[in-house]
Amino acid sequence: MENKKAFYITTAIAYASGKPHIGNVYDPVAADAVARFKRSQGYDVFFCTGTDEHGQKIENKATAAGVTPQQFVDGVAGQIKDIWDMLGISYDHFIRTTDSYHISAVQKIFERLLAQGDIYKDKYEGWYCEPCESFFTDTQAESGVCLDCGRPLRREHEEAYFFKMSKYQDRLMKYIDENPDFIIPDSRRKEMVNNFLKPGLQDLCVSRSSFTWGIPVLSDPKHVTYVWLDALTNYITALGFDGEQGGEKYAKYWPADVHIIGKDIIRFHMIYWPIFLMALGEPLPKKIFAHPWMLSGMDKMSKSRGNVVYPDDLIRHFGLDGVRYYLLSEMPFASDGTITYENVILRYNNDLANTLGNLVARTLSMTKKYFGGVIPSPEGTTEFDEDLKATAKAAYDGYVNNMEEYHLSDALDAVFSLARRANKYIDETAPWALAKDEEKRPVLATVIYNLLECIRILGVLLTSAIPTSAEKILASLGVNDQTLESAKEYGKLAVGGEVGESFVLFARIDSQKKLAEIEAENAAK
RNA sequence: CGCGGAGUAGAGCAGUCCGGUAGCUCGUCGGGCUCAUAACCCGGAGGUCAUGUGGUUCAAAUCCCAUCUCCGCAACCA
Repeated sequence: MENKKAFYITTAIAYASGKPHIGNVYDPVAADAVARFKRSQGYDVFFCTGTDEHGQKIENKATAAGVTPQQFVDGVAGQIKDIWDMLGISYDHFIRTTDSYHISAVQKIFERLLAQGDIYKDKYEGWYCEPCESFFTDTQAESGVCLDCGRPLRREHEEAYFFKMSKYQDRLMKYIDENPDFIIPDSRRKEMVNNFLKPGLQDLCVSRSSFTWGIPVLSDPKHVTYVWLDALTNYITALGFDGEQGGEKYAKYWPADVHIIGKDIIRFHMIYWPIFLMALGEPLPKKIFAHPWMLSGMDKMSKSRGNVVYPDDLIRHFGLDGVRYYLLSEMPFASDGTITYENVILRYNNDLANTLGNLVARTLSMTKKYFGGVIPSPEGTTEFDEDLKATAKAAYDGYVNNMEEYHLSDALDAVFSLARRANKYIDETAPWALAKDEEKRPVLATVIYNLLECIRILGVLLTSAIPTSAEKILASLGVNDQTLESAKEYGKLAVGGEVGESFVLFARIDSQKKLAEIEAENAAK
């Protein structure tokens, strides 16, 4: 048997402090599309996602809710997992930083780094809010008051462990120079290099003693491991790295092919994470894709602005694939995307209902009407065939090339260009006119065959973005092969097979009615 | 002068690396078709490609320079 090439892809783990909004969900959806794409290419994909469950904020929220931190994160992690499932995220492993294997691995890692002198004890100084028990940095504390409660801050310090970042700085610089594609988009790399690496790295605080909800430091239990050493290591502990070594899975999948993250946590992935790995003597990830944010209207989504859009609400209104399609098609590669209900409806109606769904419906309907639902043998030709085939080829190439570069919306657009071309082909060839002339029957057969074949290719190319609908399309054609390879070659659809009845893939949405419905719902909240 | 990115039709974007008819989607106006989900197809209008009567060139959205505007980053909230 062939030995399939491994592909390890991760999302950032979601902070389990509350229910994720639509902006938080681009990360897993984008990663899922890539994971499905790589699977369709025949890779042995391991797709990991999960939750980050420690820290002061969670401890405070749990206290406020009158539950233990563990109870609190159990609830939120469940919620996050439910939403991931609702979105069809095809993860292979869901890691929680409260999982016991993760905890013990992090503890071992901490001790190792301490023993080899990369971690040392010092004082952490910052602006402290007594009631909230929280530290703030100079930039955060500019106003002089606590960001949570608004009370005045005072200068405070506590004992803490630090990681010697400077020790690895040159090695990291060299790695980044030698691997310019390590982080995409490129502008992000420059930001990090110029703002952090060139001026010289400061050491990173890796423990805290002002709160307790974290992974205890074995040799000094009044300290808990502080965020990044805990959170980032999930990428290897999820594969079974126990702090000393990994098992079979680790050997197979590490280093990661890509970490999909939001642009807000680039620094941690491009600087701290590689340095931790260097200190552990483990290989560095191959690529980091830092995607932009999905904004609500023109603003960042936040509860105080009252513009938060939740994925489960969206799914209820627009379906799973409607939401996935919107996120993937509307987010540019390097600049922020926006989401409004109006735009979701526009994209849904224009692309999914009118262009794609209607194409499928009219093609199946004609197959039924003119050929009794049997895939006809293409025995004639029209002057439009070659252009249609060329478009199918271009759609395939455009899809694959853009997906490889993580240009997800461009990849989708390339696919839809085939759907648009196929709709045009119907008008050009006017099958209803051909059907009136018995002599034209071979030509009619060709037209219908070509349309069905285009739909098949569309079905295959859409499995990564809108898997449920893609499957419906392929099922209606009686096609099982979803490999990318099967869409590369035109004409693979077998003649003589039976196709299903015409159906509505995406029902058109009445914009006015839907918006009113949503407004009423939000008012009732 | 902190660093980086961006400014292209009413909106959202591609094209810029490798100079040579300004392109896509949506919207809008007009027409066509009837297989189809009031869907689909065609055509029109709409852009001095931020500014500079800048530079290089036979030729600049594309390369160089200056200016203006917007956005991101500038160290431990994830």
